[in-house]
Amino acid sequence: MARIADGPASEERRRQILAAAMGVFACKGYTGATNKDIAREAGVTSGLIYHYFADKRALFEAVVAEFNPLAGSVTGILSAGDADDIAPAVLLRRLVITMIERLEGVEYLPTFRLMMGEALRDPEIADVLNASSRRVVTALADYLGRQQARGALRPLDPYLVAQFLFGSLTTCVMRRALGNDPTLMTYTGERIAATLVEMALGGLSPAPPPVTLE
Amino acid sequence: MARIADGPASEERRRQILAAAMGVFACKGYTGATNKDIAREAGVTSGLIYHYFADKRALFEAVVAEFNPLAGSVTGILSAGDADDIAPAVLLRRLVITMIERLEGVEYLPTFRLMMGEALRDPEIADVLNASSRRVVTALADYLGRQQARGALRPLDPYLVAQFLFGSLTTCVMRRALGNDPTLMTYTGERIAATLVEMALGGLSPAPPPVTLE
Amino acid sequence: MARIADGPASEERRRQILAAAMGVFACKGYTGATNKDIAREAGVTSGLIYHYFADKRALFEAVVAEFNPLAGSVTGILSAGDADDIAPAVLLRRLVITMIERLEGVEYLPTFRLMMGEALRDPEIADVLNASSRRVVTALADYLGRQQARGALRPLDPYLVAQFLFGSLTTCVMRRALGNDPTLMTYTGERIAATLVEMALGGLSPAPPPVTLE
Amino acid sequence: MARIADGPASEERRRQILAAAMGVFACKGYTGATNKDIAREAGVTSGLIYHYFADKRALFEAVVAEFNPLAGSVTGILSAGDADDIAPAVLLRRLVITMIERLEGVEYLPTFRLMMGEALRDPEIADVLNASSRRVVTALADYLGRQQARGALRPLDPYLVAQFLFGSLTTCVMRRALGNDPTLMTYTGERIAATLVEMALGGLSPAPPPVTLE
DNA sequence: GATGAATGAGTATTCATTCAT
DNA sequence: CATGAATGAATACTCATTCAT
Repeated sequence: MARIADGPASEERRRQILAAAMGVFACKGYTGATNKDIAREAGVTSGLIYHYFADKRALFEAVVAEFNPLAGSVTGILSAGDADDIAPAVLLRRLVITMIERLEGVEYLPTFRLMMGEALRDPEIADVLNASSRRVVTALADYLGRQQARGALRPLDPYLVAQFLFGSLTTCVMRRALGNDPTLMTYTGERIAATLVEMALGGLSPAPPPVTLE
Repeated sequence: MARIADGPASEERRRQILAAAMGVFACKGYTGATNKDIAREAGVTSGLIYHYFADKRALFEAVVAEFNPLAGSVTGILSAGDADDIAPAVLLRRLVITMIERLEGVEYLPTFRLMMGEALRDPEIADVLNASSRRVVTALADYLGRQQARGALRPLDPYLVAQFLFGSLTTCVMRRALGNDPTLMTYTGERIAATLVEMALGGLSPAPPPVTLE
Repeated sequence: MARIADGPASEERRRQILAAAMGVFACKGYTGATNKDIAREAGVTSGLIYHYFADKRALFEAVVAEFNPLAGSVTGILSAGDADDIAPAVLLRRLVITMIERLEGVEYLPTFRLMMGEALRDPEIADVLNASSRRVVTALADYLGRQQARGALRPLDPYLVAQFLFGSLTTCVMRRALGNDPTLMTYTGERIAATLVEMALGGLSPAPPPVTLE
Repeated sequence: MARIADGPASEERRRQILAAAMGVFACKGYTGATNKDIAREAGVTSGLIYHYFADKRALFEAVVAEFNPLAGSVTGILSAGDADDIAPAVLLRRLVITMIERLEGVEYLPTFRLMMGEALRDPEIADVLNASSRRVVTALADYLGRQQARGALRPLDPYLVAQFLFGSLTTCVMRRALGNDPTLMTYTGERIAATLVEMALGGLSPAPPPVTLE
């Protein structure tokens, strides 16, 4: 038998498989997911996968490429027309809250986790994920640089600072996601954002004593 | 035939296998490593592994339990008798540099990577790794709390701040380890440490203008 | 969509596929050649093959039936009007050289090899190839028989002798084609022909001593 | 479960698999034979094959290496102490009959056929088979050379002549094996041998007319 | 304790063939 | 005629695990 009857157009079929693959990979991991699982989930036969993707790896890479939770929102905030005119304290807070929401969103977290895991063992996946991180870090660094130029921030290396902010967040989210740090689970996203921004902007050092005029 | 001659004592044999396993797991990952690989590396036969470990997973968990790169050094610095009397700027810098050195050391990086990867898919591994992270974060938080108490630091939530510092570093190290961010590769460990400490202590906001007495 | 424009007539299309199949089969062998390969080579889709041939095997058999490198030339030489009047030494040499040239021609060798290989495992293919060999052997045997009748050759069983000549050559060519006998590679086709004809006609035994009249 | 109970020694097990493989390969060809077939025939599980052989190819090559029907007998006849003192007519006939018997022996023919088939598509197999042929051709050529030296044969290129004799026979046998040439099937091995030797020694040309003294 | 032969379930991948369009 | 999406059966190979010796 050829096709069931009234199959969807080719491109749609591809996306069907892709979506199923994303789900199964996220649940079972790359190695754990079998082609049969994915085919069943997509409602096709396992052979058909090879009509659209060269092999399991290629399918996975297509899933990775498809996935970019931060791209739109984060860079969107930073490249909005008026971004530079908003006070860093306000904009950074908005940014951090957005990132936490995205990363901890139920639709992204499992996939994010999956990809981190694969990136750690496959350089090609690492490249894709890294490129994604890099876009975010770079966009943030550019913003920081512009604010430094106008004197709104101290001139610390913007790329490193952006990397620190990004890292603070993602590690925090990952450790929450792994769900094993009871202390970390007690905080709300808002609270995390507030503290991070305050630390980042004001530093940990005590404010200089108020100047008292004699 | 049984053993070749007079093998080492039981406990020593166990450690032999453990050491071989750590190496092979680090190189090939958990799934990629076969029991035969490990046995060959350890100079024993694959059957013997089951004499000392229930199964492959148990062997891996024993490897994970064995491993703790930060524990000694980091908590050592923080719990040294005079730690609280050293200026935070000095002590934090020392701490950060130590962490970078440990994490990026050739003997830890592959294993660290391996465990991160496994933790992302196996909660039990995540627990072990998390406990390890937690010890570091908590030790740091305690230190920060004590410094705040004596007025040497601003009273921001010490646990979150500790988590941010830890996350800034580990993410930074991981992205360097994956070796795909050219920008990040241009920095030395010293430079990263200096910037992180300066940001953390002084914040990004410009210093208030020096008070000029009329 | 159906065809791109106005394809060639049906018969021509069939030959297109046949020609492509011959090339692909020769390169990759019967099992190694996929229908997709053949379709691509022919510039059609794999489905269309089944419009012209029942299945892969039928396609292959059509290729085999098409192929007959010796038929024309060899039987041509033997059945030429004046063949019987030419001295066997001359005619045989001409024949042998022609056969070597044909068999070793770049356009036949790979296909010849392919068919030999298939014939060895499929009796149906063997039949086709055998019929082809048989035509050559029989034509040669007939010629030998006629020469014997007129006293130009000794009365050895013509069919067996024809078979020996044919076998000497084909094995020799095959072993050269497989390219692994360095000694055999040093001979030219001419040399091989000369030696074969000389052996066949004069035999290996030393000539009887010249008759000396006292 | 481990082994059934009282398995044979390791080397014996290897030969068990080898023997089963030879049978199955001979029946079904290389591609047609599945590992499961072979395992079943050998009375082991398919996994065990990989304990003894790297893969299917390696198993096949081991079968090929094992197999050498002509080696012992043919070279034995030619290198016997008194071989050079026996009249060529006698020795060649003995040789040819032996070869036919071996090649057409029910235990060799299917395997021989199999290997010819594989050699035609795999150069590595061709090498092995060719080396085997070469040993026979060379041994024969050496013998012919020695007979020429002592004046018992005409000085035709011995290697080519040996190749012709070898080729005459193998092609003849193959065509008989393929079983499709009714004419060829009517001859006995003896008859074939007699004709080949007579042609080879005496040639096809008519004997010079008996010398009639005045 | 130690060996390594033996197991067998499990998986990615291929490809001839079909058929709705 | 022609397409190419869809099928699904078939197969080589892997490897954690067991256990008789």
